[in-house]
Amino acid sequence: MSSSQAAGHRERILVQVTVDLVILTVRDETLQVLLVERGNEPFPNKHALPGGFLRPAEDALTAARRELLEETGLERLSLDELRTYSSPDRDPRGRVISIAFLTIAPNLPIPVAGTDAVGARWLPVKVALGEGFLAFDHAEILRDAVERARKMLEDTTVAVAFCADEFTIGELRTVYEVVWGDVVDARNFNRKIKKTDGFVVATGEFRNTGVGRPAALYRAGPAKTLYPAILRRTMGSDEPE
Amino acid sequence: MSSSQAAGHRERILVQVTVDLVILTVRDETLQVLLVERGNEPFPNKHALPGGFLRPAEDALTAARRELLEETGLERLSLDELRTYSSPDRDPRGRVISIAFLTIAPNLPIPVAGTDAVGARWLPVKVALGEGFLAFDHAEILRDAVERARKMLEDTTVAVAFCADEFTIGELRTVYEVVWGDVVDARNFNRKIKKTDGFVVATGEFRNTGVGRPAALYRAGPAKTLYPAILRRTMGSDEPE
DNA sequence: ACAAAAGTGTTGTAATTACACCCATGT
DNA sequence: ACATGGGTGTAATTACAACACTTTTGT
Repeated sequence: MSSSQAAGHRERILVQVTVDLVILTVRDETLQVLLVERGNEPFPNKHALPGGFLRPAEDALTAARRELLEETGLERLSLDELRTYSSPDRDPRGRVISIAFLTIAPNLPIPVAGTDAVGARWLPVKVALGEGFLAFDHAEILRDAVERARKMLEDTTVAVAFCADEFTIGELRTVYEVVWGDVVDARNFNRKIKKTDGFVVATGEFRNTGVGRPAALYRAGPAKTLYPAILRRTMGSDEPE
Repeated sequence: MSSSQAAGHRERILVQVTVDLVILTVRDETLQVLLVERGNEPFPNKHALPGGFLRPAEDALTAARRELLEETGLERLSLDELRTYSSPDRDPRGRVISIAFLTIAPNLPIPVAGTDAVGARWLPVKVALGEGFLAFDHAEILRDAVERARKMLEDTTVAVAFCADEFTIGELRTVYEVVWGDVVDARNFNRKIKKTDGFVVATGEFRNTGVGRPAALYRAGPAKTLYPAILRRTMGSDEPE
């Protein structure tokens, strides 16, 4: 409401509001995104980000949490607001603005039984960003989400959210490599992670990967931000691995 | 729209959409924000962020640019989307969600003649954040905006947007000190700025401040991001100077 | 023995800090 | 002369990249 009410009643418009979720994970050394296949108009047979309408009593974050639960069966996953997409013609059925959220998920077996996500599937981001693959402006949203995720790896500990409950430093490094689309020196990475207070905590266990020396297992530590940050060298790098 | 349409038509709601602008500047060594005084219900006699309703053909950024022009008479100022505030009870008149933007402005003489901003005035952020001073959830928006501005000073060159067309390194340093609420070593700051490629370009002119050695004048350079970043040491610092 | 992955040591370089010191101006 | 703000020099510290080298497993 604020000011400028003078502009006139007739200028005010009513819009519908959706939340859209970009749920990213790393599977098969690839950055993947959870997508649903559309049956109805508009954009039948195209894929779309999971999402839905805001309900009367909800704020956007609450709606996003509900959708996430419906789609993945998981609570407690991070939800970061990306931004709001409000182009007047982004939805052919009328004025609909969408508040987009980013969720980082571990490598889950999706679809999860007992959720809405029967039609949901993981697809590589590279595929999803193919020309004309996604409905609405979801390609733009996905691009923004990936960019945000890359940035977040630099100065937060979200990378652990891509991993299972227990993980090795090597798996964590793979996350960085896949999301950044760039190789990271394993030796320096190792030290860096362990030196950063509260990033990971050792379980004392080891995992035998089948080949090579067994790796120590870790859990996510209490730290949420990284200081100093882990900066990628190639700032211009595009295209995840 | 996306998926989950199954949830049912009756759950969909129509909302009004506003954009709200957090326009920050540094005046009198203080971080200040442009506010309008409300006449109408709700919240008469409280202050509010400038803003207004989204119009039919506009996306949020376009509406924000229009409002900014109306309020300050200035184009070409930066506009960063902060986030969208969507609490169901944030506006007593009904369901209104607001997309908030952050603008960094030089020390302007406001109100500008020929704009809507007759009732607009600069007020210190510290005052604006006083208990019960701002209408709606604008205190929360302002807090988020200040936090964003602080972060942006660390890894972008936006600090120059606080300065007039020509400025001294000392003035630029004052921006950092005021926004961060912390002192910055003038000697190291000097070098850092000049070493960072494209941050500032010397005009060759000097300004006689009345006391002390005249300072070289600079203009904003082409660089938008800072690498390496300028990190504040006291991460926990609150309350701008 | 060898490949493979985990992990340690070490060296050179870049960046930051803290502070001594000089410069140019007004009073 | 001296206060004031602008600016340079420099040494100690920290962080990082690169890479040689060791460890522990499976085949």
